[in-house]
Amino acid sequence: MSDDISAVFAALSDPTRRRLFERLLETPRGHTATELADGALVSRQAIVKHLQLLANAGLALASREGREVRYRASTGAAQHASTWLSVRASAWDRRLEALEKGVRESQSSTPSKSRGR
Amino acid sequence: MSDDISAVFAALSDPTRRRLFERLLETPRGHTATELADGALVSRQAIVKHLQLLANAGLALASREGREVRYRASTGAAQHASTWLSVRASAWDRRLEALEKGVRESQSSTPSKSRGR
DNA sequence: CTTATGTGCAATCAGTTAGTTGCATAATAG
DNA sequence: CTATTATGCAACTAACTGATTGCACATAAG
Repeated sequence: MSDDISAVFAALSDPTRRRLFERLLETPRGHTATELADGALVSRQAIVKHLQLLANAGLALASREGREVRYRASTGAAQHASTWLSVRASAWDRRLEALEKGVRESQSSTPSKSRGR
Repeated sequence: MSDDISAVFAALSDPTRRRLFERLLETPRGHTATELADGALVSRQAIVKHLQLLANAGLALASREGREVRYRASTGAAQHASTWLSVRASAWDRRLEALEKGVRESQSSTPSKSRGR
């Protein structure tokens, strides 16, 4: 799918899902939905849906072991999203710096009309 | 607001909103909703809502200038989200490395009982 | 003043989403 | 084989979301 960054952000926009993702990050071995549902506030079925959504977004991997299904974290998608964000944030910051520099220059050479509002 | 990272991820999970955010990043001067709505596929009102949502998530800032309202990008929230992601991704990667190291050690020094149960 | 333009507010609507419950199926333990 | 336990599937509901439209209000331009 071309636009899977949407899925990553959508997956992480839900606190329950973020919490699940963080729990998966704790153990390389992973967890089953039943395990995760144990002390949780929502039903196992809800957890399963969340895990599937995480897997779909590339934030988790499911693998069957006997009659269990273990979900493990997967960080490629997270790295990707992180980069997406930081690239843009830096671009903006560079742009602001360039602007400030320009303002400073025009202040020393062309002190005519300012009005940067 | 304690949990505004939800808002950031939610804001960026929509392609239209991501597009708007990127347009804001292009110009320090910012844009008005009417401007942004010009060549867009959706109505001005839809754009306004998106911009307000971005502003609410801390990804944009609105400021009134006469009868116009200009929206500019703001990257603090994006940086924050980016860090949230990369911190967790690295934690996971460190954990995997430690695991691999452990496996290697137990293979060479203690080939008896492994079983991390 | 009168007109044009940019914004704000509210109602409405279809589609999505988080969550539930009930039941069926598939491995495993006794 | 039988009982248990872990999943899977489906229907259903309430709330949220992205988008629309119509109209009111405010400010700038003629």
